[in-house]
Formats: sequence, C-alpha cells, structure tokens
Amino acid sequence: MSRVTIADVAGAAGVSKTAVSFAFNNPEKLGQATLERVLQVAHELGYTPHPAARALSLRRSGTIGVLIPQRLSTVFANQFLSELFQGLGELVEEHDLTLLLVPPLDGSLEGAIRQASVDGFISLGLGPDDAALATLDRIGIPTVLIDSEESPEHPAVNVDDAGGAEAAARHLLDLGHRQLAVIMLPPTRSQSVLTPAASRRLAGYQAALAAFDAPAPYMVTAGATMAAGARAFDSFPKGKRRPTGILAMSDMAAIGVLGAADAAGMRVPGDLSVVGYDDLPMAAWTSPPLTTVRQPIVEKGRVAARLLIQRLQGNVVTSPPPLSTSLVVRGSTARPKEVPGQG
Amino acid sequence: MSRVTIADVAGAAGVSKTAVSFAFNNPEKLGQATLERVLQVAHELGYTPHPAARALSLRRSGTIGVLIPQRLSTVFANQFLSELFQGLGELVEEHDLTLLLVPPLDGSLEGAIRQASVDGFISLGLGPDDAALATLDRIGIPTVLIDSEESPEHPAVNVDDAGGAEAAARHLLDLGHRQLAVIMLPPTRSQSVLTPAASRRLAGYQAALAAFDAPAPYMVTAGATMAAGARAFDSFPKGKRRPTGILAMSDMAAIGVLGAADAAGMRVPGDLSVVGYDDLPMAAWTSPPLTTVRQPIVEKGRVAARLLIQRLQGNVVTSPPPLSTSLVVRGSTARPKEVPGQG
DNA sequence: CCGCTTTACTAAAGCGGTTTAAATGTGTGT
DNA sequence: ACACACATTTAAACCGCTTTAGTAAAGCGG
Repeated sequence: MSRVTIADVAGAAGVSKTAVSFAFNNPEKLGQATLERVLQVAHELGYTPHPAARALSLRRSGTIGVLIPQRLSTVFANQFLSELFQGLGELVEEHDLTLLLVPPLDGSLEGAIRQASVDGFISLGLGPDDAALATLDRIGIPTVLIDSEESPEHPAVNVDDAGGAEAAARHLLDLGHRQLAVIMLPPTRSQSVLTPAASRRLAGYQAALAAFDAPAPYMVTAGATMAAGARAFDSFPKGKRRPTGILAMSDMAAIGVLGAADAAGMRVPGDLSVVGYDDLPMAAWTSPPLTTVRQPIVEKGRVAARLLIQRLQGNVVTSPPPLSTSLVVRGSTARPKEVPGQG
Repeated sequence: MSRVTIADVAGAAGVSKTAVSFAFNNPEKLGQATLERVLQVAHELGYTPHPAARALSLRRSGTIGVLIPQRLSTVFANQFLSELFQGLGELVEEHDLTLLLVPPLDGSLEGAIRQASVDGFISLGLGPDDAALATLDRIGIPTVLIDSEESPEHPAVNVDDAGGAEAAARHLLDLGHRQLAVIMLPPTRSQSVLTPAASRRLAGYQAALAAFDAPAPYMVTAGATMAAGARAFDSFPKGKRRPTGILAMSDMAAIGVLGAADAAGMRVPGDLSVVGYDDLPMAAWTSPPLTTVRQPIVEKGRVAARLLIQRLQGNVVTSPPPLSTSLVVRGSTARPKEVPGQG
C-alpha cells in the first residue's frame, strides 16, 4: 500500500503524467473531457502530490522557518513567543504558507538550518556575530531578523528597546528609588554576550541612571521564566544595600520576582517596586498588576512576516523604523518607603 | 549564484556524486584520503544538501506536523498551546526533528495536510467525523490524536476530562452553590458539535449536578480567550437567576470572567465563584488565584510526541490510558453569599 | 486541397539527492 | 600464475513532480 503517484493516476486515466500535472496546476491547458476524467480518477485513487517532490521541482516549499535560538521548552515558557506567533500566523495564513519551528538540532542551529526545507527564515534574537547568521547567507536563504542588529544582507525588525527601558528606569527614579536592581536577559546562544535587544535595553536603563546621577544598580541575569525571576530575587543583596526597585527585561522574570517577594513576606509595591518589559497579556492579571514597558509583539511578528513574504516575492525590502514602546504604569510601582534624604 | 549541488562538489573534487553522498552519509565506505578531500571541497564550496531532494529520496523529511484546527492567532492566544509545545519540543529536539505548524490552508485543513511535507502528524481536538481525519488516513500518514476520540487507525492521547470536570462541579456544589453556569469550549471546526474533550467535560459536570439533584446550569459557549470569557460573563442572566458559580472549560475564559466580574463591581469569590480548566501557569497569578482543574499539558505533548516517534520507527503503538486530572483549589471559590435554605 | 495557426496532448529532461549493482584494482592463499 | 575475497569507486536507476519543446490532429482562410 505505497503512495499513489502521478504515474498511477496517469496510467489509470490513460493519459500522460503531464496531463495529470496540468489537471491540477494548469487546467486550462486541457480539454474539458480529459480534465474531468483525470480529476475524477485522481480523486478515486486518493491521489495527492508528494510535497517534497513538488518542492524539489518548484524550488519552493511554501514554508517559512522560524529560527529558535533556544530549546523549545525554554522559549515556549515565555508567552512572548505566543504573541509573536499570533502576528506571524496572521500573515502566514493569509498567504497559504506554513510555519516550521527550527530549534537547535543536536545543539547546533547551523545544522538545523541546513536540514530545514523552507523558503525563508525569520530569526529571533541572533547576535550579529552568530555563526548561524553566516550559515544563512552562505546558503543564501532570504531571512528577516527580529530583535537583532540590522545587517547588510538581511532586514531587521526591532522596537525602540532603549527608549522603553529608559522610560522604565526614569519612572522608578522619579518615584524616588535609588537602590535599583536590573534583571538582564541571558545570551540566547552559548556566546557570553548580551543579545542585541538586551544590550539596547541596558543602555536605556543606564542613560536614565546617568541623568539622575544614581548609583550603579545591582545586576543579575535571569531567563524569561518565573522560576528564574524568583531565583534572581533571592540573589538580591540584603540589608542596607537591598534594592527598592527592580528593572526586569522580561515580564516573566518580573512576575517571578512578584511571587518570590510575596513568599518572602514583602509587599509590592509597598516594600518593593517592580517594572517588567514586554507587557504580555498576563501582566495585567498579576497581583498587583504589573507596571511594564509595552512593546507591540504581535505587530512585530506581522511586520517581520510581511517583510519576508515580500522578499520571497522578489521585492527589495529594507528594515522598517523601530516600532515604538511605551511605559504602562500599573500597580507594582510606588514611592519607596523611606526616600533617602532629598524628600 | 544558484545553489551548490552535489554534482558541483563531485566535479570539483574529481569524484562521482556517489562518493560525495557517501562522504556525508556513509563515510566508512570511502578511503581516508578521498573522504577528507571531498569533505574539504564541500566545505570550501559551502555545499549543503538540498532538504527537499533529500526528503524525496529518503522518503522522510525529519519533520512532524502539528495540525492546528483554528487560526494561529486564535489558538496561540491560549497559553494551552505553549504548554503543549513545550512537551512536544522536548521529544522533537531529542530526536533531531523539527515541528511544522499546519493551520487550515485557505480555510481547509485537508488542503494543508496534502501540502505539508511531514513524516507524521499530531492533531489537536479533531472530532471523529472530521474530514481532515479521513484525508489523513487516506494518505496514510502516521498520526497521533490529542484530545480526540481514539480511532482504530490512530492512537489518541487524552486526559480524564470527565473526572476533572466532575471534581470541579462537586467542589462548587459542596460549597453550596446551586445556580451554576457552564462556559463551554466552542467546536474547533465549523461543524456545530462539541469537541470530544468538551463533551467529556460536560458529561463530568452533569454527573455531579445529577448526583446533587441540582438545577440545570445556564450554558454558554466561549472561545479560550479572556475576551470571550468576559463576553460570556455579560451574557449571564441577571437578578434571581444570576449564577453564583461558574464552571469554565478553559482557564482563559475563566480569567476573562474574573476580569469582567471585577469591572462589574462583583467580588470573587465573595459574590461569584469561578472554576477554570487546564491550570495554566498564569492561573496561579490572577487575583484571586484561580481554582481550576489541573491537566498535565506538557506531559500530554510529551506522550503524544513519543508515541508518534515510536510509530515512525516502525513500532506498533496503542493509546495510553488517560492522564489524570485533579482539582486545584485556590482563591476564586467560596461558599455563596446566601445559601438557599438547606445551610 | 494546401499551408498555417490553434488546440490537445505527450516524451523527455530536469530538480538534487540516495542507493543498487557492477566495475576496478589489490592483496592472498595455493 | 590463478581464482578469490575485499576494499574503493562509480554508472545508472530511482524518488515523484513540473515544464519545455515538440508532435499530431483539427480548424481555417484562400
């Protein structure tokens, strides 16, 4: 019971393979009678063109790949990806494409890239020096970068990371906080540098701190999960140097801090102010609701997909201007208990 | 600058295509010297085998398809899918596979199934009479069903939907609630019947209601999104017939109810008790934290992926027993304000 | 009835790999 | 010197589809 091929249909209908192919792809090239007969026979036999054969012949697969820089289980724990997929999904469906998730194969993203039968890639958070990027343009697959740095080869979709971060830090500083902690995003791949987006956010925080002449914050790195956020909380200095305000680069980590603080008997925002980053849907539902930097994640996905699709259609595309971010003030931030002096 | 093919490498290295192929797939069949030379040349030319050609020849693509019965933007709004992908992801990575998201193509899931170059499918919530299912086994692609009914062709992975639902309903009834509302999951595909999981849950609710001799609940259907949950809340009868306890078939809808109730000035659980279903991570973070039925979603994904992979390896597999569900009591349920008489 | 354009259809050449079966050379035991 | 196993290497078939180039038949004006 092996697969029904085009030759089987051709045989059964008494025509050539070409005729069968035309019946599906160029029906106008066939006479009425033959067309109907072929389609009829094809249906009876349950014929369906072999996708790989089709892809090989047409030199297109109808699939766009999403290059995931981490383990799927890690990355899907962050709702960020769901949001992004909503945006990607809209356009992908509009154009009758499918979406291939490409996580590091056997630890290697390069290997995964080679294996994947896709027309183009959307890559997430890759640093400009990532080997995966080199592989991509050596193979010459059209790619659109998200949360990276624009490259001459590939357009990039970004948000105003620095602006949002600066607004977040200014908010806490305006409230009177001076002892801050920053929870940074970890590097996505083993290289020990920050991702492009993370370093832009850090720059934003630091710009605000400099403007206020504030002391250097305590810095810690935590993945975008609640558990990691809770661990970050536990690592904060105690006593006199205890931070009163937390700047987290992800909502997930911020929410983890919320939980750990609660477990430690600290009140938010009474004893501790927390600002996240992303404005995931759940940020509005925590207790207290999370003050955070909103970035248009769904839109980011839409824009990236649109760009890639246009590029696949042969158009020349360029990086759009960064999408804007904005501070959303909710309930997790307030003045610190004892404002140190300068009332 | 077209793609480097195996023939190019063969030419440049002065060997046959076979030798190049062997260099990558059967290195032991080649002499040391030749092997090294071929690999060297291949690397210099930046050769990478064409995935579609490989898939055609090997009759396997290294990809597992996930059949999504709804629009991606809808389905990813529900964190359920993220959880599931975490489970699927674990096994997929372990076996060096990739995951293809297959949403309805141009409205038709059947069309999408044909197009997709995958070794097997995992399908979500398909009813036993769904046309997509017929297409699947006509093509003869190994498939594992999630949240469906077991079929002779395909194993199914399920949880004890009814048991969980019954526990949820009993919980409210035990607390003294009698005026209940049920928020059902909508049919996934246009057919107007409940999904298999939804009807099992409904049966569970009804078993409990029957055991308590409780009046028929108000019934409403809402997608698994917060907005839909809020709309469901608005549709509840007012006044005397106002429900005091809500049984939602999804956490997302339940959380939507929480929000709408808050906006309407109702206290949860004071004025209204709410029980969700799923126990998504965010259920523990709402205010009040959501009482809900826990189902092991990540595990569900793991089991399904494992089953499919085993089947792809040629093993005969059978449906595992339903995974167990359990009620998680948090802060969104309490005794109703006025227990009607029998207090 | 003839050359010429259409129309309907097909043989065969790709697309880029893998794999079978056979060819080629090499050392071994006799 | 000969048959034989063995290690390398390759020509050619095949995977299943699309598409180019071309053939045969039909239609048409003259």
